[in-house]
Amino acid sequence: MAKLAGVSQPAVSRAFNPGAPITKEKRDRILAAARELGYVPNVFASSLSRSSSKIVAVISGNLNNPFYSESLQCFVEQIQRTGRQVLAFTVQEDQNSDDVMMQALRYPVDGVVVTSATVTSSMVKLSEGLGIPVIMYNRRVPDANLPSVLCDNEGGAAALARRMHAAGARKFLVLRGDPAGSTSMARVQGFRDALKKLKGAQVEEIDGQSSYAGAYRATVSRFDKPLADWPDAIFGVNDIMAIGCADALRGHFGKKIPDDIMLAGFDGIREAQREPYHLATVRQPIERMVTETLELLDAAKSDEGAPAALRVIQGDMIPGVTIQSRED
Amino acid sequence: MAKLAGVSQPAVSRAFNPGAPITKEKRDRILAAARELGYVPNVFASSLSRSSSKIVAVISGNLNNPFYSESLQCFVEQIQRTGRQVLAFTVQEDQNSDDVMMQALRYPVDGVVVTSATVTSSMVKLSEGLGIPVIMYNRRVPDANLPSVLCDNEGGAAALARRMHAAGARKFLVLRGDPAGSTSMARVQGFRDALKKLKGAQVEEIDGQSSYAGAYRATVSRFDKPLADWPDAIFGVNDIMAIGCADALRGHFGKKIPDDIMLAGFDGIREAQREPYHLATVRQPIERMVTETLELLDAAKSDEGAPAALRVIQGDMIPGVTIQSRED
DNA sequence: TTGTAGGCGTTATCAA
DNA sequence: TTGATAACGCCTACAA
Repeated sequence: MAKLAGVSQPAVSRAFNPGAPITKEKRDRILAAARELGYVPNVFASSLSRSSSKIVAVISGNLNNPFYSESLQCFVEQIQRTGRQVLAFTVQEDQNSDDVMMQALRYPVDGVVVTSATVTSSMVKLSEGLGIPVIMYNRRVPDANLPSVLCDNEGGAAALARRMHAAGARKFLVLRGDPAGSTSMARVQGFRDALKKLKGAQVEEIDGQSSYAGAYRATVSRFDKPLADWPDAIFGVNDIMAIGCADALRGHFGKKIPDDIMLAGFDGIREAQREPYHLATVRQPIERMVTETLELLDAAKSDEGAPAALRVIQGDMIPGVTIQSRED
Repeated sequence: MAKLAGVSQPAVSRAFNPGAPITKEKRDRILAAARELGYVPNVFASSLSRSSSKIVAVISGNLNNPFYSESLQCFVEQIQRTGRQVLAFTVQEDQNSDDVMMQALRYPVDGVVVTSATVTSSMVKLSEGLGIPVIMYNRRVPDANLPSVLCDNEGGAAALARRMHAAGARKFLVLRGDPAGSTSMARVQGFRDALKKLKGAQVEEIDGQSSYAGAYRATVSRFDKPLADWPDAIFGVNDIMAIGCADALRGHFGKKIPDDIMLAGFDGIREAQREPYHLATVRQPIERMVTETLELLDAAKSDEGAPAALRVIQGDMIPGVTIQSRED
C-alpha cells in the first residue's frame, strides 16, 4: 500500500515497470517513497495479472555428479541474467519423477527444464494443457517429441572407441550408467557400434550406477578375484564413473593408467582434468547447451504450433593422458 | 475454471486442501474431473490469499565448491520434503550480493537462507520490514544478529593445528579463503591461536581465493623458486583448496603427502575422502546443519520477537592419511 | 457440508 | 500522462 505516498496504485505499478507511461519525476518520487517504506512489488501477484511468472523450473538429478551441479549453476546464472529466477527441483532415488514434474507444474512457471528424469506421456499431455513448455536437457524422450538439447553422444563415444582401438586396445570394458537413461544408452551404443567396424575388438559391459561410488564398487567386484582377465581399455559412460574406476584401479589394484589399462570418460567435468586424472574424454559444452536450451524455451513460448526442435551439439575431444599407444 | 465440473469454486479449493470440510465423495469427483481437464491449482494465486507462499529462497555462492552444491542438494531435498520449494539464487563474482538479496525479497518467500554472501544492515532492515526471516548458513554477520547455523570453525581448526603440531610440524602455511568471509577468518584465527599456545610453531599465510584453481596457483607461485623454504604442514581453509594444494604439491613439485609435507582441510566433502587424497579434515555435518537451519526458519516465523538464535555445531574430526608423525 | 461475497497485490483497459 | 475499474485464481469468512 505504497499509495499512501499520495499516488494511485497503478502509478506505483508503472513506476516499477521500465518503459511504462509515467513522468520521470513522478517515478522518482514513488521509488524514493518505496525505499523509505521498505516496499517491494510482489512478483507473485504480478504473475497473476501478467501472463508470465518470470520463473523457470529446473528439475535436476543427483547433484553429486558435477556435470549436473555445473549445469544447474549455469542455468541459474543465465536465467538470472534475463531477469527470471529458478525454481529448483531434484529427483531423489526413491522418488517418482512424475510426481516431481507434477509438483513443478503446479507453479505457473514460464517453462520446465528437465535435466534428469523420465517424462511420461501423461505429463507431456498435462504440460501441454497448461501451456507450459517442457524442454529436455542432455536427454531425449523417445515417444513424445519434446524439444531437446543434447550432445552427440553416439559420435563422441565412437571417437573414443576409435582412439583407444588405434592405441592398440582390443579387449574393452564398458561401465554403463543408468540403464534406462537415454544418454547412457546412446553412448554405449555409439561405442559398441564403432568397435564393430574395427578389427578384433571384443566388449564386455557392466553397470556402474552412474555414480562415483557405483563405478568404484563395480570395478572392484569385477576384478577382485585371483585370475582376473583384465581388459586393455575401459570406457566409463561419464566422467564421474571413470574417476571412480580410476581410483579403484589405482588404489585398490595398484594398476597404472594408461600403462596397464587405458581409460576414457564422457562429459568433461572439471574434476576429470585435474592432476590425478587428466582423463581422456569428450566435453559437453555446458554453457552453449544451456544457452540453446533457453532459446528453445523462448521459442516454445512464441510459436506454439512449431515442430519440436532437436539440437544435437558436437562435444570436444579432450586428449588427456589416459589413452596411450601400447609399446609391447 | 474447474467449476465447469458442476461445483462451486471454493469446493475445488477444498478438494485440493487436505483436511478441509468436504465429502469424500465430492472430493473424489472433483479430483477426477481435474485430472480429466488437466487442471492443477495455481500455487502463486493461493499464496496471495494465504499468508505463506511455500517457497524458500536459497542464496548460494559458487557451486563449484562441492560443499555448497552438497548443501544446496540437501536444502532442496529437505525443503521439498515439507511440501515447499526452493527458489535458487547464486551470487556471481561480479555481482553485488545485496542486489541478489533484493531480488530474492521481491518474492513473498517464507524465508531466505543465505549460504554465501554478505548481508548488509540495510538488507536486514528491509527483510524485517517485509516480515521475511533471513537465516545464515555456515556464516555469521557480525553487526546484525541474524539467526545463524555454523560449525565450530575455531575449534575444528584448532584441533587440526594440534594434531599437526603433535605429529612434529613446526613451520606452518595457511591457505586462506575469502578474506572477507567470516568462515575463513574464524578458521584462520582458530588455527593461529591454537599454535600460539604450542611450542616453536611459526605460521605463514597466503591467499587461495577459496577455490581449487586459486589454491593450486597460490601453491605454485609460492614455491616455484630455486630455494623455496618448504613448511612442514599446510592447512587449507577448506577441502577444495586443500585438494588444489595437494594436486599442485604432487603434480607440479613431486612432493609426497604426508612424507614431505602434511596437509589438512576443512568441510569433509566427499571428494576429499577419495583415493588420491584421504584428507585429514573436519567434517561439517551438512545434513544436520540444514535441518537446524530450517528449524530456525520455522521458529523465526512463529515467535517474531525472540532473540536471534546462534547454533554452533561441532564438526567431526576425520583422521585421513595426510597427517603423520615425522620419523626423522 | 455447502455456496456466496469479499479481498489478497498486481496489471490491462479504458476514459478522462 | 493519469486514475478508476475490472480482472487474475485462490482462500477465508459468513450464511445457508
